[in-house]
Amino acid sequence: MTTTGLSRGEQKERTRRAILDAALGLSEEGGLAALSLRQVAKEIGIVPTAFYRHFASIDELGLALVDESFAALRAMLRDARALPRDSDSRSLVVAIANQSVAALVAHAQTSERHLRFLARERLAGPAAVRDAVRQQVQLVEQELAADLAQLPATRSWSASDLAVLSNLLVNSMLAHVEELGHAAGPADVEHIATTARRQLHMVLVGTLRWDSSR
Amino acid sequence: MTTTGLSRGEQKERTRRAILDAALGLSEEGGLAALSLRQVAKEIGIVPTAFYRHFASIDELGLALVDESFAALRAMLRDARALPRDSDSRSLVVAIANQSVAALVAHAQTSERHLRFLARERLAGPAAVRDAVRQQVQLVEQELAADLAQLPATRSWSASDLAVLSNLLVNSMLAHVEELGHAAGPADVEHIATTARRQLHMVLVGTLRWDSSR
DNA sequence: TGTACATCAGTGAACGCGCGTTCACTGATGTAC
DNA sequence: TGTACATCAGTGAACGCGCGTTCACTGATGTAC
Repeated sequence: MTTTGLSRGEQKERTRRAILDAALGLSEEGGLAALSLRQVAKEIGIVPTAFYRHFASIDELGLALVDESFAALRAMLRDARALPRDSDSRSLVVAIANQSVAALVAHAQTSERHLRFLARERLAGPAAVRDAVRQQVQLVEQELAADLAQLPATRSWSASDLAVLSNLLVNSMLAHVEELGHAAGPADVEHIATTARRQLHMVLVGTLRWDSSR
Repeated sequence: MTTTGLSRGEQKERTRRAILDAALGLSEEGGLAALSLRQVAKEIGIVPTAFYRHFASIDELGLALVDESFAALRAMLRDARALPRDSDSRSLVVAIANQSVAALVAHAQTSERHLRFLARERLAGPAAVRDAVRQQVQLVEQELAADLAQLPATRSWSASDLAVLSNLLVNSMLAHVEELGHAAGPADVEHIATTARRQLHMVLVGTLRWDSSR
């Protein structure tokens, strides 16, 4: 144990963060299910047994990452919702699409690994983590559906159609985050953002003309 | 080695199939990256070393599964494309959506594990497998874009907008396959199919009104 | 302020286990004559 | 058809390695007086 200027609590928190960050990075190659406690320990320079001072198991670490990741996702959605009321865009829908993609790109820079964690572990995670992600994604979809219900264009929509559109948007959003994660440089990011924007324009302009009563 | 009525070649092929099937099933829990050669061998009742008579490594097995899975995906798309020309549906777009979802449900029954394998390993697979899946998905998207370009409604669309819509459709399709994989029973399958159909109606009816020139 | 004691994050040895991979082998299937 | 030999899918022992987990420990930080 080395001497630092930090209090015991501060040092413990610092190690906990290092574990979470290392797990987030290392799980990008093969997923959380293929991650070992010893890899994490080696990465951050602690002895494997020290891991147990912070988490009871890899699964518990995974659930902590699920919590953090959904905080990031919700922060992104909060920004996406924050429409400039004095928007000079040609229509409300276009303004929504632009604002949403702006939030996506901004949060992809700070929370990219967390958001990709969700997309990945939803499909490939250990059962406990996978189920937690699925449950939380469902909640996020419900929240988004409630947002969509506020739009004038969805006045006559059924609840199930709102859910269907919300599901489409959440899935697409996570897919775009994944693409941003493989971006080669700033120019590539801009290209992906442009594509995402155009796709969202397309879907929203199209679907918001949708008549839920058929 | 037991005596069977099979020729050497037939028996070898049978073991190879058993390895592929076992890998497909076992990789559902945690992904291919968390799968071990010994698990596969134990599952099908051969000794671990016998694996090497069929594949040089787990990665090579993974690439074989990628090939099989894309054959399944392409077969599904072929059926989705096979529109009944004398359709009595209210519009061409609705007929397309219905036919596509019918193909999805039909192939989800026979190829469910292969299709879910693609969705999962595209995000969480070992690097070699992940890259192979991504490359093939891109090709499938291009093929679908070429299909979409045949529709009267896309006559004025740009190539990039066709690609954007194609990307949306492929992502959504894989998401629906994933949901079908967790269906509880026949009633649940029907519910998911209904949702998928409605979503596809929504998107196609909406976007095919889209004016690519803005 | 100084001292004596408690706390507890991180250490290091040790364990049994499953891993991928090597190697020489066995014996049923296949083939040449 | 029968015999002698070749092929090769599957066997089983062995290896060194990384795994999760246990346990008693160390020594800096924190606290009571």
